[in-house]
Formats: sequence, structure tokens, C-alpha cells
Amino acid sequence: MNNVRFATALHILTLLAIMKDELLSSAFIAGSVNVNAAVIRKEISNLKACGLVESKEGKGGGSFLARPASQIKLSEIYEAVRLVPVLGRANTPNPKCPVGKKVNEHLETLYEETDNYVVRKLSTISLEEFAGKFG
Amino acid sequence: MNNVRFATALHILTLLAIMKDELLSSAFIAGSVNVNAAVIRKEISNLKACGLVESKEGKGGGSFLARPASQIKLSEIYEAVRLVPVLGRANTPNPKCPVGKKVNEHLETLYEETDNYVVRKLSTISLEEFAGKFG
DNA sequence: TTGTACTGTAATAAAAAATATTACAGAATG
DNA sequence: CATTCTGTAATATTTTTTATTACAGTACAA
Repeated sequence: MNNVRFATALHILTLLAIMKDELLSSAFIAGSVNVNAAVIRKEISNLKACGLVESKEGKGGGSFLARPASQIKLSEIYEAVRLVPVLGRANTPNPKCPVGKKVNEHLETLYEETDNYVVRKLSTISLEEFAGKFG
Repeated sequence: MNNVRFATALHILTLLAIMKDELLSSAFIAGSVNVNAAVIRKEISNLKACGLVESKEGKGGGSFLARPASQIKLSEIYEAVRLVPVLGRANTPNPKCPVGKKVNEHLETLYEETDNYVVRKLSTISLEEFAGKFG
């Protein structure tokens, strides 16, 4: 996960949680995160597909949380932006070597276990709790 | 961690664990992992700096485990190759926004906690246990 | 009904990170 | 002293990530 997507998604959702009575525009959010508004819209599009955010088009439109922050777990955010397991990717080892032949199978198991472990940890923290740290 | 270094390092160490009575050359290991030998030498150089591997130069040289596989925890491998926290990097948010100003501080705490959690999980598995899955 | 302020999305460009390759000096062996 | 290794650096290539631009479509409000 050598990218900034978890940070971006959590930032977006934190803003939506704190200003829960307003529709926030991508331009506003982009100003806070300090990235291009198109990046925000793209991430929001992903968060919508994951059922965390909804939005309203047109003038005066913007985004809001699909559910109360108390019902969103940080694990859902992690799963929404995860592209690669926590421990990284695998090689394409030599199948003629006894280790090379089996290593990816065992690696995959380990990757899954570790990932599940992270998910379990993050499922103990709600967005409400995280957003509560601000002001 | 969108890279292959954990997989590579674990593969190297598994070979060293299984063939613990021999010195393995970087060319041999590269053949099993299916990457360039220079990549293996570079990773071994890192694993040496972390105290997991030793090697002998010159003709007939090669690498071997610095300690018995039973005394190497997978967490040490993770820590040897980690460049970035499990949840990724942070943005450089707008300090004029109350959320932007503090988000990295709270993110960092979360990143550290999650990372420690992964380390704790991986510290319960020894290289011996992992290597034991092969033949 | 028309201008304005949004979203949604795609295409493309630019920057950064990861990996591969080549090269060669130096060490140990026989 | 030729051979077979390691160690390391320099460089090239590929892949991933991020930024930018553009514009169609939607909703509001005058």
C-alpha cells in the first residue's frame, strides 16, 4: 500500500462526519486535503460504490455519509481502498524448484491471515471515534 | 507495500532454512525466485544489516542464516523490508483547515498502532514453522 | 429558459516508485 | 593466477501513482 488513498478516504469521511448537516463539494474537500478535485471525485465515486457515501448532483450538490459515522468502521475504509495485501505482492518463482513451486500458495495464506488481522483491528474503531479527535 | 520485497526476502530465508548446511549462491537463489541475481544480492545485503543472514565472499562462498530458523520470527522479516506503514502514506493537507491541520497527527497514531498489530501477529510465526510447510 | 454550480467520468500527462540489467572491483579458493 | 563468488553502484526500464484537463449531464434558481 504505497499510496495515499487510505489517508485521502479517511480525510474525506472525517470531513463528512464532522460537517454532517451539509453537502460538501469536491472543491471544498480538495481544498482541505490539498489535492485536485478530480482526485476527490474519483475517490468519492469509489466510496459510493462501497456504500459509505452518497451524493447529490447539480448546483448546490455535494456528498454526505450514507450512514451515521458511528456505524462506519475503519476496516470498511481500508477494504474500500485496498489494492494489494498488507505484506505486498508475490514473485513468479521458478516452478522447477520445490520451494518456488509452492511458495506462493503458502504466501497467499499468510497474506490473507495478516490482512484479516488488520481488518479485525480496524473494525474496532468507528469513524465517529476517529472524527471525535478533532475539536 | 506495493512491492515484492517481503515475498523475496521470505523466499530467500526459506531456502537458507531448508538447505541450512550449505552456502547458497545468489545465482542459485535467483534461479528459484526467478529474478536477477543482483536483486538477490541487494536484498541479502539488507538482511545482513538486519542480522538475519551472513555470507562468505569469494569462490565457493554464499549465504547462510545468522541464527537457527526457530529463532527468526516473520515479524523480523517484515520489519527488514518495510518502507511504508501498512496503511500507506499521508497527504500534505491544508494547515488552514482544522481537520487538515491535525489529520496527520491522528493518522500517524493509527498507522503505528496498526503496524504494531501486524508485527505482533507475525512475531507468532517462526521461519522454521513457515519453512516446515515445504516437503 | 437560461446561466451557474455542481457531479461523473474519461483521457492524458507527469512524477515517483519498483524492478531489471550491466558492470566491475575485491575476496577466497584451489 | 584463473575461477567463482560477493558487494555495490550506475543506469535503464517498467509499473504504479498522482495530477491535470476537459466536458457531458444534472439540478437549482432567477
